Amino acid sequence: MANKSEVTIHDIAKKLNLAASTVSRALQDNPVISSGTRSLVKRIALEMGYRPNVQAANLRTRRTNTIGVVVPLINRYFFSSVISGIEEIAYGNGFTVTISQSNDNFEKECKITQTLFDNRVDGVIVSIGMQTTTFEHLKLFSERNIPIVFFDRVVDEIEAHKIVVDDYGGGYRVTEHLINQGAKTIAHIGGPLNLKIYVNRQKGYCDALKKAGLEVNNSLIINTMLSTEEGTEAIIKLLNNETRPDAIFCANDTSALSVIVYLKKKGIRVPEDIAVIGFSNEPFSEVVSPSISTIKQPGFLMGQKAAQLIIQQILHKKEEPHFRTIVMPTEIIIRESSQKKA
Amino acid sequence: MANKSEVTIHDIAKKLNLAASTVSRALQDNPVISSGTRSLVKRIALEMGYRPNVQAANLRTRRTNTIGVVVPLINRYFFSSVISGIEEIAYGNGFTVTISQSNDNFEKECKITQTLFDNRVDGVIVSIGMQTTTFEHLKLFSERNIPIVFFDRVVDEIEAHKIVVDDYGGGYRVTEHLINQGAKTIAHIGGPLNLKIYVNRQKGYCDALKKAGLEVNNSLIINTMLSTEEGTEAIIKLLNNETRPDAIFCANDTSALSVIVYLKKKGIRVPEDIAVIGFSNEPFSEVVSPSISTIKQPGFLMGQKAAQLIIQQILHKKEEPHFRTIVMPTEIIIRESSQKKA
DNA sequence: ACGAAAGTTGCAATCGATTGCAGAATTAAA
DNA sequence: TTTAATTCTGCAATCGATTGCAACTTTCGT
Repeated sequence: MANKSEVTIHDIAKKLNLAASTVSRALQDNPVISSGTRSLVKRIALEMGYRPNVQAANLRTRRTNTIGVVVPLINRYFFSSVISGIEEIAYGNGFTVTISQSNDNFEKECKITQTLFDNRVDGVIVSIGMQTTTFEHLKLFSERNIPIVFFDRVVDEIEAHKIVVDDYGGGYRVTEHLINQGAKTIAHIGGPLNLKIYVNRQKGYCDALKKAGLEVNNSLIINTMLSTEEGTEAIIKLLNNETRPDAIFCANDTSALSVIVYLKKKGIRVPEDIAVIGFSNEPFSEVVSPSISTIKQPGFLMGQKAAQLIIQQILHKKEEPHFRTIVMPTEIIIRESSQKKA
Repeated sequence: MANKSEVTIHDIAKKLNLAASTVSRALQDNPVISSGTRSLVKRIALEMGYRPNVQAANLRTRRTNTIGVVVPLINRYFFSSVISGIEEIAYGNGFTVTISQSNDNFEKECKITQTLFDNRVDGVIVSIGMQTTTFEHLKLFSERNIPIVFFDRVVDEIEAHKIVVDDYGGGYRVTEHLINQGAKTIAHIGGPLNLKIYVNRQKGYCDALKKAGLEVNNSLIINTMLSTEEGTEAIIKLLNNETRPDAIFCANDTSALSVIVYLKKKGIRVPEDIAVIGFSNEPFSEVVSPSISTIKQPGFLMGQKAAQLIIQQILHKKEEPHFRTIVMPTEIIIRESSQKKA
């Protein structure tokens, strides 16, 4: 209607013969303003369709009440769960959340963080991309005293709160489980080793093998980007390997699925001939056939925790925090794809 | 390092004995500034670690170069595809994207749109929630002359560009396909009828039945929120129905999956006893067993289109656009769950 | 009734960048 | 050499809200 595209506190002030400062304080329910004018101002503001310009307020207060979130992909169940957790806590505390995805692309990650900084977010929650090996773009935040919280794909080189899952334990228990199922030759399709999470999953795998007196055979370990395509390539390689595996631990569910699809196509039975286990508990893992055994990560909780930590730091910037690394427990979910024994 | 948390154009100006205005223009590559000072300013800006405060610039220019996106859920494949499409175009045109999810919750949707407005986004791309039946919170934008583009779950009551898929055609072809497979009693698990997309899918279903000389039996139509739980409830009701269906058209893949899971558990064969078909082509539909026939929607393309339309409106605000409703084609994907005939 | 205290409101600077207009400096034209 | 045209730079207002401080009004104790 009114194409008066902006109603400002000055407009309200003029209408009521008050000063803009009074209007501002009234709208904030500042008790220094008499309750009479306070409610009057609020009523008129509503009538006039006033909406605060947060950009202006932000500029003055040097706060944006915005948390930036950087994730590799939003359509991974794990990440969207984390985002939901973040959003819940953030909204509850009056913060807004800006989400961006890097698509595991380093340049996009740099651009995104740059943009978040230029928009003066109060803090960032980050899970880095697979290509990311340098961290200058993130140091920008620590240098400017803007809190960062890392989750899942954390970076060792920067001091900050970090929230990870027990990847080592997950890898260990998964492998142990396969051994218990009678597997003797267990392969591993791992992720890129610049990411700690994949290093840890792999270490868990190796240690479980050693513990059981099985040797670690490097020809049975293939590191990939864990996509559908690379999962297929990996299983082809493994099938042609000198010693053929009777079980495979895949570092995520996507690659596990592609392995299973390929094996089925080739008439190789899962889990009888080759058992397969994944990591992350994507929703499809439960419904495919055979259903995929996997490790469940508490994404929603991690998001909540991350949001709490970042908000706490934003609100108490003065105090130098001592940074913690929180390790969240994982849960092994045993389904059809890994049960050789009935 | 330098905890000088802000370097402003004034700092640069002081250092170079220039005016802030000159620095500002130099940084924008304004040709009115001599190329010598331009490059000098830019070099020093870099050295000093200057980063523009976009909030300040936005306040002055009354532009934010930000597009707000409101979707029900970001972890639905369709929606995250749309978001990717939006992001691609937006980034390419120098726009930032703020994504928020309403969780199909009306109040959250209101709060989100309010926040987007308060942040003065230049435009919004919206797909409304299942509970949404009033639209005051969206009229805010049209009243203030901020462009909106709706996609998928559009609202008739507001004039704007709209991007939808051919839901009617999808519902029609899906039903026709089931008829061709020899189904005689086709049920429909539909969505909430306040959303046009579900009305249209249902209308397509009804018309296809009539066209084939089959009667529309209301006891075979159940409208739900299409969740896993409600899908299961619906199939239970249908199995107890006087006339039992031999095929079911579910208005999304989630409910189709829950139906299939339930039928399998009860020993009812899919598709032989009851054929099932979904809508949306979620990634799991391809990999479950039986794989689910469905309708594929061009999410990524829709996102790109939506972003193009909104940017175009933002850049040419003066001209009153004549609003279009773009109907994107769908594709029927026939998999195992619906093929009664070999 | 008078001064102090408490309660209200306004003035004006500020946040950081942008931009119309004017003024200074340089160059070209006469 | 003088004037006009061109180039370059600076002044100061502006965007909309916030906030320290001053000023004004009312209330209250004595």
